[in-house]
Amino acid sequence: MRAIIRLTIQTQAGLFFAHYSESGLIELAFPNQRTRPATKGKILPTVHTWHTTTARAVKAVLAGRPVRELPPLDFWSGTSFQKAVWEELLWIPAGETRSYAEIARAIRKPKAARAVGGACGANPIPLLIPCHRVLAANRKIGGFSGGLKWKRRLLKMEGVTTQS
DNA sequence: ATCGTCATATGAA
DNA sequence: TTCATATGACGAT
Repeated sequence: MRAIIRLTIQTQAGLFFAHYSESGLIELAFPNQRTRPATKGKILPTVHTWHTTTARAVKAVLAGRPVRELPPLDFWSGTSFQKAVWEELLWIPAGETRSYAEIARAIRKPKAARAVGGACGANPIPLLIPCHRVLAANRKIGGFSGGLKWKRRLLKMEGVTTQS
């Protein structure tokens, strides 16, 4: 059984929860998702350092600004395919988008566009793994696990326009 | 422009 | 093995 540390990030958009294992950030939860209380008591110095970085990164994305630095990400829950997708998403800069098929091509599985959508849906760290920057090929919005309002909001913040 | 249909990869039950 | 998908391409209308 892994020990999970849960810490909060207060933003204008609400209270986010960040979950850490002993090797890095494993999950970032949007506000209003039903969630258990934050871990109380003493936090390891390394985790505290990671969390400072996470909080800064989350606030940068919410402000539509580029992220300078990410905490270590722990992809333990992902399959190798999902990890490949998530790592590819990290390369999409703010203000740019890719299609599901483009991501599929980038990881050398050109026919797996639909599966890329599945991997995005399983993304445990939205915002920092920018699955909101993945649109359908026709430039329509696609889906978003945290709710489409969030995807639209984030894209608008980054100056991206989509089809209605 | 919109809609139906099919091909296809991946993952969970 | 069966089922569901945050897709995409194509053709009919």
